[in-house]
Amino acid sequence: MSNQIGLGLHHLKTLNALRQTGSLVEAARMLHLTQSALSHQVKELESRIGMELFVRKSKPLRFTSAGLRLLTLADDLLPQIRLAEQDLLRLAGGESGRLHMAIECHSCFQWLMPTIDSYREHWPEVEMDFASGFNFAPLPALARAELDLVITSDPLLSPELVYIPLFDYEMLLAVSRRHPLAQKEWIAPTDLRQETLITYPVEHSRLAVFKDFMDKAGEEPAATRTAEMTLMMLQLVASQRGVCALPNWALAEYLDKSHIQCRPLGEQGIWCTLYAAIRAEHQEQPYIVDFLETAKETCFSRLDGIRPCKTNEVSYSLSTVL
Amino acid sequence: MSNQIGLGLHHLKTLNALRQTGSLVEAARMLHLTQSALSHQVKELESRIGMELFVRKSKPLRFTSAGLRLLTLADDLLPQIRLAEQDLLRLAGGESGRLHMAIECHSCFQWLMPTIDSYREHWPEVEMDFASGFNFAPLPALARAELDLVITSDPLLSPELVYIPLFDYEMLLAVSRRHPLAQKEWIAPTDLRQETLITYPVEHSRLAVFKDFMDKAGEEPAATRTAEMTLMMLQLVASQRGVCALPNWALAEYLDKSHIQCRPLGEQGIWCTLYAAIRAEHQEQPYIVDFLETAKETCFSRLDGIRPCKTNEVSYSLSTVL
DNA sequence: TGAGAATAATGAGTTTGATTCAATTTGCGT
DNA sequence: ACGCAAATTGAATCAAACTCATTATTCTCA
Repeated sequence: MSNQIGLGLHHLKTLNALRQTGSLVEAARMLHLTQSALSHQVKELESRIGMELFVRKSKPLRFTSAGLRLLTLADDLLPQIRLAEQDLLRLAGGESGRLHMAIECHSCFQWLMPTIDSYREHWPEVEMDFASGFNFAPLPALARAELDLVITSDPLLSPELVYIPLFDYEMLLAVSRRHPLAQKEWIAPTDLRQETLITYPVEHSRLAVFKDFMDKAGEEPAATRTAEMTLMMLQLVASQRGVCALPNWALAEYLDKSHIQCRPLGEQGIWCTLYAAIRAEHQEQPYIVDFLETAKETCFSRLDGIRPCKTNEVSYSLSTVL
Repeated sequence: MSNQIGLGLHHLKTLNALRQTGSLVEAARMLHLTQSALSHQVKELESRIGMELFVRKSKPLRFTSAGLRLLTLADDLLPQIRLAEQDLLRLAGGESGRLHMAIECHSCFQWLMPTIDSYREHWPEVEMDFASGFNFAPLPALARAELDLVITSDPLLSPELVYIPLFDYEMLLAVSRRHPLAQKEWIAPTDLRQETLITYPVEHSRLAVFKDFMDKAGEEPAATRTAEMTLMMLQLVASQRGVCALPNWALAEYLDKSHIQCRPLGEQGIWCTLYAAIRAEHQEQPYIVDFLETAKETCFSRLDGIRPCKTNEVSYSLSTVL
């Protein structure tokens, strides 16, 4: 008779995910559950409350007043719980540690900076450092324990490394607004035959445009040139010096301002996953785990166009079995 | 890997109960769980956090910093959840209703007033009223639906009534500090042979001092006289006009101030349960359920000496089976 | 408007975590 | 050292929450 409703934290998390994603399927993916689970869960909760939590029909998913009430509750509670858990982890498992990281793509600074900022508040003792640039291979360095974390979308499987997926994103081709390709709905590999493709200065085999798009069709762009920074690439694109493939979330903020448009690669689009690579021994380390958690939160709250990823973790043993 | 700790609301509730009661046994009783359950629960949580939550030895149960951190979390979250659930209940199941109540013992005003105050904030539409006094029988009136809630420690089983236990309390004998009985550790039935016993003006068979103490031993006090109010009784006791049996929680606030002392009745003491009687059909009514919830909260936070009760609910069918 | 794809609901079966029960250990007062 | 109450422990049980497989609904685009 007590606790009529029996609200649980998972309910709040579900509602929250539901709001962020706008659909059961996506929310389920974000929570690493099945869509069925959520359906049951919500239904059960609704029956206990005695009214619906959201209107099912209608695409961007509208919440009822009851749903909204629970969402405000979630907004109050979840962050507090997050903080408390962080405090506990710090209290328990050594406050300090080393977190030397490297990113493979400069765009990542966009979310890495805020991530680090909020992380540092909670782990002031963790010694942080980064390296970036295309002139050295970070993953081997990670395996050798010269680094502790590498952000990459191009996993290099190795027994001592584990890849934690952060989010899925789409590779888009950025073209000038006046460029003929801007007219097309989506880009075919042959469309790039006469284009100059601007890329980061790394081997083509590690770039999704090549690996998953051009190479598959046996096509090549007319020319390639490299640039180290996203902004510079976009300047070149805007000046009609070429086209380039970039993550949708990195592009998002430039789309209105600049004279740039973007188009999917292929009819389905090319979707990639961004991973955080860490050494397997670090998998349970509170200060590492919390960094990853913070990173995901930051990304999902600041980046447009990204999606929660299906898989939960990629390690050597796991994926070599597949 | 996500959500390292997996904190749940039941953890917070447990910690909270542990603080209030000071022991696993009592906390378990308060939560209507076994003590074993709590032991497992706490142990599991501690193992996930990686440190102890409280020091086991040491009687008034000391919390570690981790434990304290979680308690502050509990203090933040639990009330918010409570509020949200109230809001939902109101949203869902009609905001209004009738709540006419009666108390059998004037002392209950002590906790009933604050209960009503905080209740009214959340259920402004509920129409409240009370009756009190010894000149009419409230339980039959409740069965006849003239009342909706009766506070009593003396259940009168009837098929349409249900008794929700609020808390357990001890009946104590109040005596003047200069009274000879003040010297005794505890009071025996024979001790009252030459005393004047002051009681509320109801049948003796409904008073625990008689039913569970004197009658059992076949004893009688030298005389009895009645008074309607606790305060008046205590004045009489202080003036050596007699002794009286009152609930420990009702006595608590007068002990220091006045020249009154109190002693257990019998070696084990006499423990009673205070119930809220409602009509069975009202068992699920949100506005009733919430009133009971509010009452319990108020009692446990304001009354000294009371204990959570073992049983969860007493109804006609249930107890006639026993 | 009707076929196909995506999303949601449903039912049965399974898993997992929380709880109980029974037995044992620990701590404390005499 | 003994005895009692409280706490721990392990095995067994139970129920909530989840998955899988299927069906129903809704959306969208020809």
